[in-house]
Amino acid sequence: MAKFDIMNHSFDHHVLNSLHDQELPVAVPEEQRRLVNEMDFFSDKNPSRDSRNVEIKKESVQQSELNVNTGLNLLTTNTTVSDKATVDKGGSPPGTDKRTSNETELNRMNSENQRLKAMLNQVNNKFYTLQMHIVTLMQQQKNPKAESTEETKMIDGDLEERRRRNVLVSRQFMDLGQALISDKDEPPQSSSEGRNRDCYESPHYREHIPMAAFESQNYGNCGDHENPAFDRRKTDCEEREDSPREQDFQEWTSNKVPKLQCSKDFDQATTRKARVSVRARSEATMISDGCQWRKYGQKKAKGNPCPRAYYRCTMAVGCPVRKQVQRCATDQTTVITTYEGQHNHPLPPAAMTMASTTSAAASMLLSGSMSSADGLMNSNALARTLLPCSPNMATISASAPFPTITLDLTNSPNPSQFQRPQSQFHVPFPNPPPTFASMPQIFGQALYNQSKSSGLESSQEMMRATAAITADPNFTAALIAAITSIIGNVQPERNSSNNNTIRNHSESKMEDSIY
DNA sequence: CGAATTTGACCCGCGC
DNA sequence: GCGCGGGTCAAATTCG
Repeated sequence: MAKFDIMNHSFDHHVLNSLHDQELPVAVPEEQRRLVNEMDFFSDKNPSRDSRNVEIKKESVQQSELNVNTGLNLLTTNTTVSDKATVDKGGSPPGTDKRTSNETELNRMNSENQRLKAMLNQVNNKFYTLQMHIVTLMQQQKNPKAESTEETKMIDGDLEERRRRNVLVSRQFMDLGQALISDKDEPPQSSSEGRNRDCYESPHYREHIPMAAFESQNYGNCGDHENPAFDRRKTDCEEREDSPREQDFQEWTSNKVPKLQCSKDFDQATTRKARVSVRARSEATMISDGCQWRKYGQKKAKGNPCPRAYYRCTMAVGCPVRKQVQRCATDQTTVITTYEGQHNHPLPPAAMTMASTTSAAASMLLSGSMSSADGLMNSNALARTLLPCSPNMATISASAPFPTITLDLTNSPNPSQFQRPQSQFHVPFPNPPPTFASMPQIFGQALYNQSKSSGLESSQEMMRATAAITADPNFTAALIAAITSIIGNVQPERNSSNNNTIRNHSESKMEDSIY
């Protein structure tokens, strides 16, 4: 039952309580958990009484509840001082004997008090451990393949064993989409890809990479060998082992990357599956996102007079992140930047903001689109949940091989948006909940424009606020939870009368999501 | 002179 | 099978 709560992503006190049920010796009702958790022994309902009496009374109640609900047969009886005095009336002579008796009783109460305190401490310790367990599970959800070092330090022995069992169960849910894809296409790994994965498994990187990056990798690391480039590279590696190109590629992917422990399950190349496309108005050739990029190619794409530039991240050797920058064909003041992959290195704050958000978007997209046969439908709900930003718009093309989410950061509705192919997924968003309102407003120039137009004096403020939100490990988890819950309920919206349209998978190409 | 960019060539997937 | 288009490579060129 607790596990089902976890699997339903009800990461609230119900889950904690459920886990309480799991870990505590016996089930403890809600009221008592509150008692235990809050340790409300000193309620001020009877302020006139002296504190010692109140404490004893409370402990008596507590003891009674513990006896009833835990089945523990503690040494003390369910009596108070006054009760005991009533009992004493019968046989004890007045005077010193009675005082001695009371003192003995007080001593006994005190010792019992200590024992109860110890017990409560123990229960609270367990509660704390379970809380950490929950956090661990949530992190496992983000990165089920990689066990964090802190976690390993924190939990040992028996709890470790129980945790593994829980993780196994929760992974069944968390990896839903992943499993679907993995079952579908899991070609043999090339050696170079395996080496590339090393950097992700590095404890060092795990300590520094933004949470969202790993989280995204979890959802995107399943069998992404559909990328033609990677396919081609793999073929190259297999077919001409000694060619200069192969050597260069191996150098790029392995020699310069620190060799660390490798997990076969972890495919870094697969992180390039999802794409996050950002539309923003900018005079510059490309928007500033805090990362360092090196241009490695330029191509004129069909249907657009403006050439498309290809960049790869140069902040770390072997970083798989690439981006394409192209001006919109119909509105050349709009720059379309498409990100692909996850950084495998620490990022500066500005870049981390971008990376976290794109990672979150990518992971949402993948987890949403892959966890059901009707990925497009899910993505529709996903888009509404992920980017309910007004007046911005988000477009999702969840089609294979590159599901792409497009964040439209152009302030005013761009006429070109309405000239997209009719089959394009196009989701206009209502007014956002305040929590998510700032999320897409983080991208360089676009952010600046947004902050100006929305009256915000400092884009730095917004950047910081967004960073705070996106850097919060709970942020992505909350998004996943919300989206997952919606995905379960979403109904197909085919041929709806507004801008929501569906396109055939075979018709979908990357340019559709860009233009 | 090293790093970054440019640009033509090449490879591959996909549609016809 | 062929052609087209996207993506990448790498030699040549430019820049700091």
